Amino acid sequence: MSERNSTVYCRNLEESVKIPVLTATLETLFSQYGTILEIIAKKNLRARGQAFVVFDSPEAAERAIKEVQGFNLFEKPMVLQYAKTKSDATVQLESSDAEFEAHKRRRLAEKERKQAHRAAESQKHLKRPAASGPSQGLGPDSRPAKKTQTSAPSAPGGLKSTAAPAAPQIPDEYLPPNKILFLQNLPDNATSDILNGIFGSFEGFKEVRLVPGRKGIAFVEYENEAGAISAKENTQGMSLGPDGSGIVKVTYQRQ
DNA sequence: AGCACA
Repeated sequence: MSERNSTVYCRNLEESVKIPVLTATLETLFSQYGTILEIIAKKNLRARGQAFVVFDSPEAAERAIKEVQGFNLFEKPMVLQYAKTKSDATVQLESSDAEFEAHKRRRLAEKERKQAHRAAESQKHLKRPAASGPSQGLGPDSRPAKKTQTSAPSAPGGLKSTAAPAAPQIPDEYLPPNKILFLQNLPDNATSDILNGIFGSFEGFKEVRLVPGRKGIAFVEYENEAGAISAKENTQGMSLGPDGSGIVKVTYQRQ
């Protein structure tokens, strides 16, 4: 059972209804139970048939759930619950700007973690493991490709390949957390002293390792994953160069 | 079933 929350999570919504129509309908339906801050509904595969109705108070959400539960909307009975987590709009309403920013950072980090998890899961199903060379390979900034391929492509030159096609490598951004961070795009002035100063203040710090002969990259190891996660969250996109230059890319080490 | 917020 989810906890009381100002946001009502709606599911079992008719998926063929266009998003603007759906949100407008939910708005009229739910506005009798309190002030609505916003309604979030999306149409992608994972999110369709669901919506988040953000009220200005948990009491309003509670009334809405009680009264509207099972209501037939577009011929389908709605299933209502409290949302699992607070909506951004709720935190923005109830907390300071700083807390709001922190909330978003945490939420985005968590979102990234889930994406990484999904990416790793779908990798597993393509049983051939990705070739893991010594290089970290600067991955593209795109999402990992969905595997929509149903038939194996024939090998060129009429050669019958017995091997499955190589699984696409997960982009850096989606690598699952581990205790070692991989830093890229370090400016030349980022000496090991500076890096120790920055990364050394997070829980469980062990060491920074520069790579001889490789400019711009380094590894930072922590005692455990939690330390690495918190360091990453707090240093992601940090600028180490003069006036905002040298935006450091922080990802988990490819394992 | 599915928990998002470009």
